[in-house]
Amino acid sequence: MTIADVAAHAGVGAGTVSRVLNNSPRVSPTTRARVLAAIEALDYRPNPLAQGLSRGRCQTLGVVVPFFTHASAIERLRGIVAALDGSRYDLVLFNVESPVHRDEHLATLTRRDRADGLIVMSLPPPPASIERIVRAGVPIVLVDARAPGVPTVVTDDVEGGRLATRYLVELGHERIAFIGDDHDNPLGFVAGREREQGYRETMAAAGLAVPDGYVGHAPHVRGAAREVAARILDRPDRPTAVFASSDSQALGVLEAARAAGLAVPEDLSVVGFDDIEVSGYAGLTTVRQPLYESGRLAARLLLDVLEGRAEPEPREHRLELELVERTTTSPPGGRTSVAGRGRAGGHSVRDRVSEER
Amino acid sequence: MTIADVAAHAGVGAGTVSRVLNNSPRVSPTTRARVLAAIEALDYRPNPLAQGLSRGRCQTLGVVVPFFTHASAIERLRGIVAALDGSRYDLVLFNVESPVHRDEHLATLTRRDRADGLIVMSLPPPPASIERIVRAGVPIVLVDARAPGVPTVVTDDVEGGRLATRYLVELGHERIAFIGDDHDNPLGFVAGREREQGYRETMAAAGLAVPDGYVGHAPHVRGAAREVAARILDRPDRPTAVFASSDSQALGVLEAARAAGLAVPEDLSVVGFDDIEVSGYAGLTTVRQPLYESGRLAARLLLDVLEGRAEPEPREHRLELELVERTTTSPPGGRTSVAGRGRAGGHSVRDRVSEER
DNA sequence: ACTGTCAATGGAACCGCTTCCACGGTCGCG
DNA sequence: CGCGACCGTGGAAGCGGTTCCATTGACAGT
Repeated sequence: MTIADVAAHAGVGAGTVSRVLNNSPRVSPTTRARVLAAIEALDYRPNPLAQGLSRGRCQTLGVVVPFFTHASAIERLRGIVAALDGSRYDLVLFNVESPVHRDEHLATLTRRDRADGLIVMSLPPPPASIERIVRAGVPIVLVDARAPGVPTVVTDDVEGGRLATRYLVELGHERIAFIGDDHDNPLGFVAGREREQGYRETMAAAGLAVPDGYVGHAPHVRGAAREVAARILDRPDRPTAVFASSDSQALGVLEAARAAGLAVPEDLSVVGFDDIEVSGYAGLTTVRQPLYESGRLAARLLLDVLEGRAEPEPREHRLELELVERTTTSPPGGRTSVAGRGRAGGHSVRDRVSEER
Repeated sequence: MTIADVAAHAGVGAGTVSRVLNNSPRVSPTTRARVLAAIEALDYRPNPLAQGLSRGRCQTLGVVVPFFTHASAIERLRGIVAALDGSRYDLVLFNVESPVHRDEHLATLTRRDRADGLIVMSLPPPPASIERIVRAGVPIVLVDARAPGVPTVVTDDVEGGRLATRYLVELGHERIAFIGDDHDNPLGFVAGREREQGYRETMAAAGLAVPDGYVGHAPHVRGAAREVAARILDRPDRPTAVFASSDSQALGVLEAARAAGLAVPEDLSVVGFDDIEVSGYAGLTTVRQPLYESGRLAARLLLDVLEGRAEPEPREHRLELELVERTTTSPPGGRTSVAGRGRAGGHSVRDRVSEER
């Protein structure tokens, strides 16, 4: 079933069939009808490979995502899928687990023949890669990562760290610990570090001490965070609150608290970051970042460029953070009065049940 | 950067470069070295579109997944990604939200030029589609769906329904309700119906009545299940246990119970199905199906065929179900003795914390 | 020394589509 | 009525690979 078959069946040339397929105006209505009939009769579909080769693009969007296993990545991907739905672009997934992996994928994606556009998540690509991709004319959008000269969709992670910490401070906590990502993670994620910076700034501004050992680092998984948290909770000057730089880690803290026989929030308040799906069930107070929305926006930006509705603009699109207050936080010692709650509520939002997924 | 450039640079013909690229033995070591040097020097990478067109395949695996938004689909996708990692196949995602959607995608996937192999999830494809795909020589594996003549990866959903119901019966429950999917869902999922069948069989075998209205149907989302559950819990002959045909729905039941002021498990036991990630946090007793593993197995089967390690065999690969006992179940009226627990434990597994994701 | 064989290689044909170019036929206009 | 413009169309070239086929040269056998 090739274009030649259709042409023969319709008694026209191959070029004409192609013009019909591509909605060229340079075809008479009569001919167009004949060709369409032939297409219908033969159940013909153009070969996307041949189209791609000939046109120099492939109707495909590449999504480079580190740790496809992370809940936040999934949430973003959902947004991307939603945005792509109805467009004529396919979605190709590139999972990245190591720097080698990353460089390999980015290298193959340097040209228009693998993907017409790129969304890179959480991963600051090496400047050299960026430069090659941009020079090759492949539009790219970074999500949750920054690089000069390319459009990005980000949140202000430092501010997020401040938001969470300030909330705990206003609740009356003074001994506030932090658990975050390792600083020297091989793929160069910076969100954890920035959230930590916000924490440190706020603590300093409030005149609160951050003793040695109040800041723990662990890989971005629950189990590791639990162990680090267990150590912190075992200190003589046990904190009354912990801010974890991701919800996964916060859940690890909750487990550690349970294991240590601590009541949450009476003995220990816990704040997370991200607001992944689980957090609602766990009743976790957290800094919500619009994960789904970030994916959707990135995909839209890319589609706008690909479909000629916009120029690529190296803008930073900043999405807002929002503190969601649930049941893992209270003033130290537990909720004492309704008034206490109102006070801290100034910057926050009560949980609205997220519905229908 | 084309093969001709490399050929010129190495002082050989294009055919020779191609042979080097494809590890043909028909190249002298000297020439091979020169070509490799040229490839290195020019940082040449073959155009996958051209390769695909020429070879008639495209190094791509298509995954057709209904409701990418469902937790169970994600879990399976994780398994697929893991299995594909290291292979030279890219993963293209086709999200399906409606029958039209489905037929459209399946139609374009009928040929080797879009995907070399297909994994279809939870979706019984129309027999005509299957036939066309098979005839076109595109290997296909169904996950969580059956069709004659193609390999499938499934679980025994009827047995799963029995497992959950029997567990409740053995705990001493007599008024057991069921909440499942709508029977006439447009995409033709059957798992919900089969689980219901297992439920009904077991109830009948135990001589227990299933009053009208004890069986509720709702779309596969939490909110809908909550409402249906609320109605059931409002009955004068309120059940002491509910078996929900998915964890998402079970979580809806838990919400309804909370809203009705019922204590779980004292006033109401709840069992789900799937064991998605959230369930561990929610403490939900559930029938675990190996979601991740099912994706991985499907991808492996496909790769084995594509890489010539196996013949396509229309076998049904059945994965085992397992009851995971957590904290949403107890004998009616609440846990009364340790002995009571041991009795029901025969078919089940205590929760092992699922770690490190 | 001559010939048959075979390994190494260059080059053409082909994969199926898009697009450019050229050509015939209308049509409008002077 | 004649000429140029332009529309509709067929066909060829090209996209960048793979693969087949033919050619060349080395080598072995007689």
